[in-house]
Amino acid sequence: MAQFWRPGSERPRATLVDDEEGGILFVSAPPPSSSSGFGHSSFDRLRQRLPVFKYRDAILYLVENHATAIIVGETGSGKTTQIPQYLKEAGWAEGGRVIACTQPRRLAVQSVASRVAEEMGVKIGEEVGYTIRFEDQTNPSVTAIKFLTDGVLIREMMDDPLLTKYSVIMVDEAHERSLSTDILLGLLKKIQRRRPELRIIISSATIEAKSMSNFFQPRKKNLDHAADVSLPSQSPAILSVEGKGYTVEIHYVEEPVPDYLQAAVDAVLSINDKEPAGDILVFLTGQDDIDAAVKLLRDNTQDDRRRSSGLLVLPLYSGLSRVDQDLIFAPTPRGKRKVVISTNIAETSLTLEGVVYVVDSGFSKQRFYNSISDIESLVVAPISKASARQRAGRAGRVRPGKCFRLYTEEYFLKEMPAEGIPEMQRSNLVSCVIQLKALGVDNILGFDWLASPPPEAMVRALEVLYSLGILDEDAKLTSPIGYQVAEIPLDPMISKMILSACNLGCSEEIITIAGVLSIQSIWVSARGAQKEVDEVKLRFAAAEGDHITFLNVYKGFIDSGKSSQWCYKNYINYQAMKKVVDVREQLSRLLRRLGLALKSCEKDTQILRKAIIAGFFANSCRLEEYSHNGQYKTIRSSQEVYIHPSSVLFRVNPKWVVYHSLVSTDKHYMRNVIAIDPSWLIDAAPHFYQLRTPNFAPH
DNA sequence: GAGCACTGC
Repeated sequence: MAQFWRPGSERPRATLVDDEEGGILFVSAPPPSSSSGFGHSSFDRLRQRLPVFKYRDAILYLVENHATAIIVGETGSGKTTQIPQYLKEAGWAEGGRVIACTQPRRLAVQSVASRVAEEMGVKIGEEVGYTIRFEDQTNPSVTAIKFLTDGVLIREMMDDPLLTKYSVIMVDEAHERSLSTDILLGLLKKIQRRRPELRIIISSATIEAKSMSNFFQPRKKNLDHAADVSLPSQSPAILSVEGKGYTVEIHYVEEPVPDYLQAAVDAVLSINDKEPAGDILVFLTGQDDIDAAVKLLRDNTQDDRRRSSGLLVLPLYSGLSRVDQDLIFAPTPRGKRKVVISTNIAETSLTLEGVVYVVDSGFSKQRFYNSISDIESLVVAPISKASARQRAGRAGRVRPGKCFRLYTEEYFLKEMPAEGIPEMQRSNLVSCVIQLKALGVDNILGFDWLASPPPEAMVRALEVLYSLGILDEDAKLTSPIGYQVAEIPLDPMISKMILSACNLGCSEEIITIAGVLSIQSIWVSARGAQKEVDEVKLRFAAAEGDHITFLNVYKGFIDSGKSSQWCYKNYINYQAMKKVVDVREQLSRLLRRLGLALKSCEKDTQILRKAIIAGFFANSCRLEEYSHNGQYKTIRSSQEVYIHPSSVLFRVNPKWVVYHSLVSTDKHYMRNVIAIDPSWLIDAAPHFYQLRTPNFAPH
């Protein structure tokens, strides 16, 4: 089981980049090379060791003189926490103006906000505050620096389209190219034309800042027009700054590996044999791979006590219960070496301290959307260079580390794509389209995209919104339905379902269902105890299907006094149920604001199913006449589909069903299914079925 | 009788 590792030549260090367009007289020295390393310095130590004043002056110079500044900084370069403070010191938050800083994730917003508040010696929620969904820690009269998720900032634009209260908007982690980040950047570019005094800072971890810069470069004729010297330069400035992460030595395999799972296991054993103490983080693709690798490593520990008895092997993925996830953060016992086998969750969302070795399989699961079949699927695909660097960086947080890549250096250099495909180009776009419409962007196809989504996906999204009655023939939001749907922060099909329920008189129940549908799963992932889970599920099962079953679970949870013990006994995810309660509260507040009544239909499940159909009529399926294996065909496109085994209607196989979503693995499985009467489809959407399926003949 | 990378409003 010999491993032939070859240290690579890559130096993942950023360097100073001058603006090729000219115009920047900037020569600030970045922090000293990190090989001298000073891990998690306190702010004071940082201030002592880094030429902070130069960094600060450079940032302020750029922000004074350029409408847009792009800051490329490695982990620990202080861009996230320092820049907002520099701006405040320089007076950008005076006169009631606010500095906004966005992050893609809620947890990051909270932790960055509290770090900055601590450094400034102020209480969170006053001068420094944050806003995320379900939680607003700001005080409008005193908050000067506000951290928020980019999704929340887009929502704020619905009340204040030009974001007038902000003087500077800093968009962090822009290299991740999430759906919201891309939408936000497109909208900010529009705002900037109306508000030349607004400053935008885009912060990114990768050097590929050129495309961002080109995006914010005004067209030639606008450039001539804006020759006014009192205005900042319209040409974006780029600044690159080094971080304080430790060097990570990169090793590659000599030959491509036939089986990355086995190769990862071998790599862990080899590190354990040859390398000094330090925890190991392994990146694999999903739950299956991870459970298999954990088992292989634990078996090995039993077979060969001498060799790997010091290994503490732990899986990590989002489906684990909170208790199991927290095991990862417990300190490693003396004499043990922790090995965490993880999905991409450890690449950005969770940070493990104490990791010195990273094993990178070179793959991850990625979502792709096929606009022709309207199906999203998860596919194991090669990661990008940017991801590979991010993964390697996880080994250099406490001291110099090593990253073992299970692919060749030649592959890395010549074949691996520099960046991943932006989410915008591999997603269903209904939510995105309706958000832009609500913000007055009428010509969606002509919108100034950072990366244009495929036109077919766009057309498909417009079709879906039209069929739901959210857009009219001119692709304008309908009143009141379209505007109301845009106000509800959920998938438009769910929002339409809620609005119909308000008319049908079952909104109390439907917002519970909406809450459950908008989270991943209310059941815990317990493969070892599958039989028990199924038995418990039967106690809640409703003949009408999964959505009604959710109501029974929710009732049980409320009757138990929202007890975590009750959840544990019933194999229900307590965190998920708490989130359902949060979503439900948000929705009931929103409906009241929209002047819509909350009303219960008591036990009338027919009314409930009609409300569901009002949103999901496009997802209707009919059981194949002579099917012995539960095969259905979708009415819209005759796609072959099956009821997912986790559904309460699995093997019940009612003749007509409507599903919430499809999951595509070896087959297309319908998740969350209800039994319906086909005549309800015609009542709910006569236009849709006449138009799209002329042969449709219910009986 | 089988599966769920990860966010977010």
